[in-house]
Amino acid sequence: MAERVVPERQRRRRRPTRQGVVLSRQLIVDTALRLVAQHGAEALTVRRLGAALGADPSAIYRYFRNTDDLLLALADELIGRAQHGWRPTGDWRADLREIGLRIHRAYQAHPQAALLAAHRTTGRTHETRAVEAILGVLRRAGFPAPEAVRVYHAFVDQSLGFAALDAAALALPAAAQAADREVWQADYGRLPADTHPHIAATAPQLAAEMRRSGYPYALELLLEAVAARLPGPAGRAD
Amino acid sequence: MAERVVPERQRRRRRPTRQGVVLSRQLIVDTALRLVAQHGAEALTVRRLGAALGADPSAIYRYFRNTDDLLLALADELIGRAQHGWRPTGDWRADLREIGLRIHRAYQAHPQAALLAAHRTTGRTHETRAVEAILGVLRRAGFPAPEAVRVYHAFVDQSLGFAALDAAALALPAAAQAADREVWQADYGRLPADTHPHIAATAPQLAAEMRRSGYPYALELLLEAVAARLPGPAGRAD
DNA sequence: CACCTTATGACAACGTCATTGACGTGTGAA
DNA sequence: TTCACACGTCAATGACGTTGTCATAAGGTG
Repeated sequence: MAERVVPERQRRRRRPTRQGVVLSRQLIVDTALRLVAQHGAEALTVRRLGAALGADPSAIYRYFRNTDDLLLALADELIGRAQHGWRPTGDWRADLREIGLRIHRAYQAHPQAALLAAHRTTGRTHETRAVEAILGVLRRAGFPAPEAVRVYHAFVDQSLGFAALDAAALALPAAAQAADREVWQADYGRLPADTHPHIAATAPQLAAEMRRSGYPYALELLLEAVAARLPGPAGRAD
Repeated sequence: MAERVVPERQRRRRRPTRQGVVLSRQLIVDTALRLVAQHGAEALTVRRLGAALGADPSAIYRYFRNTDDLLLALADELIGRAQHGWRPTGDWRADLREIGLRIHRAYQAHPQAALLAAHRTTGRTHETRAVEAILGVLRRAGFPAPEAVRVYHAFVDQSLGFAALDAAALALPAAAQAADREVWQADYGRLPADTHPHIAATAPQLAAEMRRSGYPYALELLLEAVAARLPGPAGRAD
C-alpha cells in the first residue's frame, strides 16, 4: 500500500458507489459539515460519514489520508466560508471588527466542527488569503511591520480562541448546555454574601452576562487599545 | 444499578487493588494529569488510566460517573493549581495581569488536559473561588457592578480561549508541532510578493512572532483598554 | 475475636471506533 | 474491443467506553 490517496487534480475514473453516489473531496467535506451540524461532533465518525455518503466507510480513505487530514480540510473550509464575499472598506477599525465577527460567526454556525478545527494551522489557500487580508488592513492603517505582526497575532488568536470557546458551549448536548446555564443562575446565585460577597453582589448581572458571548466586548477593547497605539497624531493622519 | 459512585465524604472501606494501591478521587485525578502530561491527551483512556493506577479499568467507575465527570474534576484541579498561593496586592492592573498569566501558565503546564478542560464550567469550589477573586479585584478598583461583570467575562474568556489555543499547539505530537512551525517559515516565507504582498513584506517578523504565544500582548491590550474605561479622573482617583 | 453486611475491586462481555490488506469490478484510454 | 488499474467493497484487527455480575475483604457490631 504505497499511497491510497490520489490527488484530486489527477482523478479520472469516478466510479459511483453501490448506491450511485459519485464521491469527491468536496462532497465528503460538505457531507461531514452537514453531519456535524445535524448530529453533533460525536456523530463525525468514518463509519457514519460513510453511511451518510452512501458508501463504504473505507472509501473515504481514498480521498483523505486519515481523519486528521479530513479535519484540516474542514478547518480550511470554515475559514473560506468566513471570508466569502468580504471586501476592505478602507476604515481599518471597521474592517477588523467585521473580519473578527465573521470568523466568530462562521465558527458558531458549525460549532461542532469549529471545536475540532479552530486550533489548527492549515497553511492552505483560504488561510493564507485571510492572513494576507488582515495584514493588509493593518499596514494600510499605518502600522509598521513589527507592530502590525504583533497586532495580527493578538487579533487572530483572540478571535479563534473565543470562537473555539463559544463553539464548545454550543457543542454540548442540549441537556448539558442547559445545565451549564443553570450553574450561573442557581449555583452562583445562591452563594452567601459572607463567603462570596462579590459574586453575591453581582449575581443577577453575572447570570445575564454569562448567557452571551464575551467576544464582541473583548473585541472592542482590543480595537480600542490598538487604536491608541496607532502612530501619528491621535490615531491616523490622513 | 442504582448508583455506582459513592460520594468521597462517606467512603469508609478502602480496599486496596490487587496490586496494592488504595484508590481515591484525588489519586485518580493526579494520575490522570500525570498520564496526560507524559503520554499526551490521547493516552487518557479509562483502560490506560486503570493500568497506570494498578487497578481494573472498571474500578474508576466507582469514583466517577463517566469520563466526562472525571474531566470536570481535572478542569477544577487545574483552576485550583492556577490560583494556589495567590493574594491580591491592591494594584488592580497588576493583580489581573498576574491572574491571567497564572491561568495561562497552569494550563500550559498540562496542555493535553487543558485542551479537554478549558471549555468547561465546573461550578465547583476552585472555580467559584477564582470568580470571586477576579470580581473582587475589579470592584475594589472602582468598577460598578455591570461594568465589572462585563470586564470579568471578557477577561476570563480571553484567558481561557488563549489557554486552550496555545495548549492545543503544545498538545500536538512533536512531529506535527515542528511541521506547524515550519509552515510559517517555509510556506508563508515563500509566498510571492505579487499575490501576497503584505505577507511577503513581513515574513521574517511573522515567522518569529508566531513562534510565541499572542496572549501576553493581547492581555496588555485588554488591560490598557479597561484602564481607559475606569470611572473617575483619568483612571483611579486615590 | 467472630460474624455479617456491603463497599468495592475484578472479570467478562457488548457494541462502536479508526484503520488496513485483499479483492474484484467498472472506467476510460488505447 | 481490449486492458490496466483506480477505486469501491469486504472482512478483520485491536482499542475504546461502559455495564452486569461476581467474590472478597474491610470495618462495624456483639
